Amino acid sequence: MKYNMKYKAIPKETIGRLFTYFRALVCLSREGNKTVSSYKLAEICQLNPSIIRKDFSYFGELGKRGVGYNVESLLLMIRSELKLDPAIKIAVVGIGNIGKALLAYSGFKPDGFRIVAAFDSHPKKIGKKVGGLTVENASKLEKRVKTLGIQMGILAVPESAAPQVVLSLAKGGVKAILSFAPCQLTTPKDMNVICVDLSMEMARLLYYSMGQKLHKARARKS
Amino acid sequence: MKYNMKYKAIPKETIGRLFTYFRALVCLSREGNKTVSSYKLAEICQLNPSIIRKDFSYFGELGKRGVGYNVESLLLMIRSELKLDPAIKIAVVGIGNIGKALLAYSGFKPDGFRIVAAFDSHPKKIGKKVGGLTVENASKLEKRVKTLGIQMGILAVPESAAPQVVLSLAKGGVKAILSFAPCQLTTPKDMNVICVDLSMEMARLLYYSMGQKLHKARARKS
DNA sequence: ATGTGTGAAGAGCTTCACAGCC
DNA sequence: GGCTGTGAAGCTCTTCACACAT
Repeated sequence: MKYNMKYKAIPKETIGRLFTYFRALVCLSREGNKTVSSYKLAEICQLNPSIIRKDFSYFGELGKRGVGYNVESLLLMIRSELKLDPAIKIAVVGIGNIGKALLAYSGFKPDGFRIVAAFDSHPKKIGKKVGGLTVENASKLEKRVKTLGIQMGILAVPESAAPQVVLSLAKGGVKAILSFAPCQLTTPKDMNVICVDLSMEMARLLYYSMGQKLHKARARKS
Repeated sequence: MKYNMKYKAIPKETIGRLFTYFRALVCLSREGNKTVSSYKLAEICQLNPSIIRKDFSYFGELGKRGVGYNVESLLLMIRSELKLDPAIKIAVVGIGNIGKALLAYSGFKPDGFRIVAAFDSHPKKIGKKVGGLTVENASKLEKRVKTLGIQMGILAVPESAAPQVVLSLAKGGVKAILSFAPCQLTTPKDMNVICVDLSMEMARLLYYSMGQKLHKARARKS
């Protein structure tokens, strides 16, 4: 056989950086840039230019020598690669502080992800408008999730309410959940749950923003 | 010389996992566990036991052979390593949805990080209690930051207000900022700023909770 | 028997350096 | 000259496997 196909896995670090590139490219596009070089992008993202070229090379020969990369093509590629497609329908359950923050953000930035429904069980919240969506009654969760064809749920409810919500979502056909409730949910099989401990995530960000030179090297007995 | 010291850098991946361990260990401690083996911890964190042992070994010989690791000692070690010390004083500026969510979380979980002051410029918000703190007038930011000895600021204000707040914080002696405002802040020298695009962070979490088997391998022309 | 600590092997990722194209 | 694409080298992190401690 003449054509010898090589299969090459995409490093997960590459996937991680795709998010960073996307953010930078959205800005570049807004500022009217048609093309960008790996050097320019490297400066913005604080990375080495060659890793950017290597990263993009996993997805084809996207650049033009002597010119650079087309900003819009890159955005298109990353959008499809990261499933930033607005076609993926997401519901938020629990319209407390976190729920509201997410809804507000989702409305502003259609680039990232799209929330199409909001639920809460508190009578005072039901019917109210938040971030362009009307809060629906959580008791109708299963039915609404089915009719709307929702694929993912974001849990921002108190711990006590979480198991019930997970069950309703599962019955409604949802296969992935991102939960802000303290972990250890009894997860139905074939349901993919990621638990986020907001305080840990904050601690993580804070740690990196402290710029700890202390952690570069450390003594150890021989 | 008899004692030959070896210096070994701590991988940044190790630091990243420390947050994961911490979260698991807090749970284990609450459930009354005195010790934990690398095997048990590996199961909880979905990791290989040997990497856990290697990770901990960077910080000394913390375990007992045949027994395991002492949960409290590990917590103590990680807490100091990650500067989860409540001594680090943090102020939140901007008491919108994100600000409120952070304050609420900080109050519930003193494990992670400690927010000691909240500021906003809106008259309706000033004086109100949120998550145990009274919202103060943002015009007094510089002075209050100085007197309280605040080391870090979390920006959760609209883009337009951000530059002014950064300036006030800098004048007050703050050296690190975590910003939720859209990036490109004119950062004063020796000020460490991390910009968080909430929608990107969400997209990242969503991506991983989708369980994308698609991304494991990919064809490329030879 | 149980479970740590760690050198050595292995896997994976990044950087270099340069051929090739605009 | 400017810039990409990519083998090869270099580096870092992970896994293995087993000596050693309780």
